Amino acid sequence: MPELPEVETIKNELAPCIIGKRITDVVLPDSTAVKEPASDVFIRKLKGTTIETVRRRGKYLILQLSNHKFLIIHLRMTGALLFNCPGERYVRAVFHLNGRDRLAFADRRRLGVLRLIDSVGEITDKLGPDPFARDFTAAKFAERLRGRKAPIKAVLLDQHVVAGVGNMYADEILFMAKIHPLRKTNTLTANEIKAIHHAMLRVLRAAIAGKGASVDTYKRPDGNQGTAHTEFAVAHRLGKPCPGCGTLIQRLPVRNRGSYYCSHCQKL
DNA sequence: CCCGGAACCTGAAGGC
DNA sequence: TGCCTTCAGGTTCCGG
Repeated sequence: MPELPEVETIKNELAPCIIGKRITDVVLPDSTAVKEPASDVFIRKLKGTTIETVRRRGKYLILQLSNHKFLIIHLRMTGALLFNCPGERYVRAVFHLNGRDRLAFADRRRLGVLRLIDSVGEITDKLGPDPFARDFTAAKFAERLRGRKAPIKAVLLDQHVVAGVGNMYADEILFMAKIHPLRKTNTLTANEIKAIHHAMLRVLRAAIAGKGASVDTYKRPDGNQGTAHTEFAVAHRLGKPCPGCGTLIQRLPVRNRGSYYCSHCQKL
């Protein structure tokens, strides 16, 4: 499931393949992948434009085009962007570049979204800060948590608070910070918030170094998997020993999301 | 505004 | 073997 480290990896590996290239054709085997504008307009406005920059904000991928529009891609659960990978499955959209290269948007569960918009603010204004933003300090993080009564796990998943953390990295972050996922956010001490902030940056950085976690359908643009999941302490490790103390990892639902944790290292 | 729950989606996995 | 149910989780919507 693409979260910040996966989208960052896709951005890094895709950029050298597509920047400066012209979109010579767009094919939509599943036009419902396009949220806006209408799919025929989407195709018409994309054709002939050149991709100028590729950026990431939270879990969104942002392609800036020569016609001053932005192609926004959200991969949601099972989306992947495959560059010149023969034999892809579940393809919902194909972008032909320079009449030679093929960028395919594959998405088994069909929850991903493509949109073509005039201003990135339409997407980014609603998001909380990116964890790697220069001014995203522990103090700023604490400010954004203030007044929240929900479990910290649920708040970490709220993209209005911080943009980019998803279910599996939230579990890893809380394990590293030794905080129980159901802990009420407004009972966290300043030091505990600092620990979560610090863990967030460490966990996400390590996952980017591992080129993302292939726990489900995540693939890099060349079709290869990432390795970040091999470093997981708790996420998707139900019944396996905690790397810190050996206690068997448990799982409990938080807002209907599976949450993996160590009941010894993360006390409520 | 904040919170929690349901809905969207479909292949995989497990039960019988 | 095969049908059926449940699960996965990022985002959005809705009711309280």
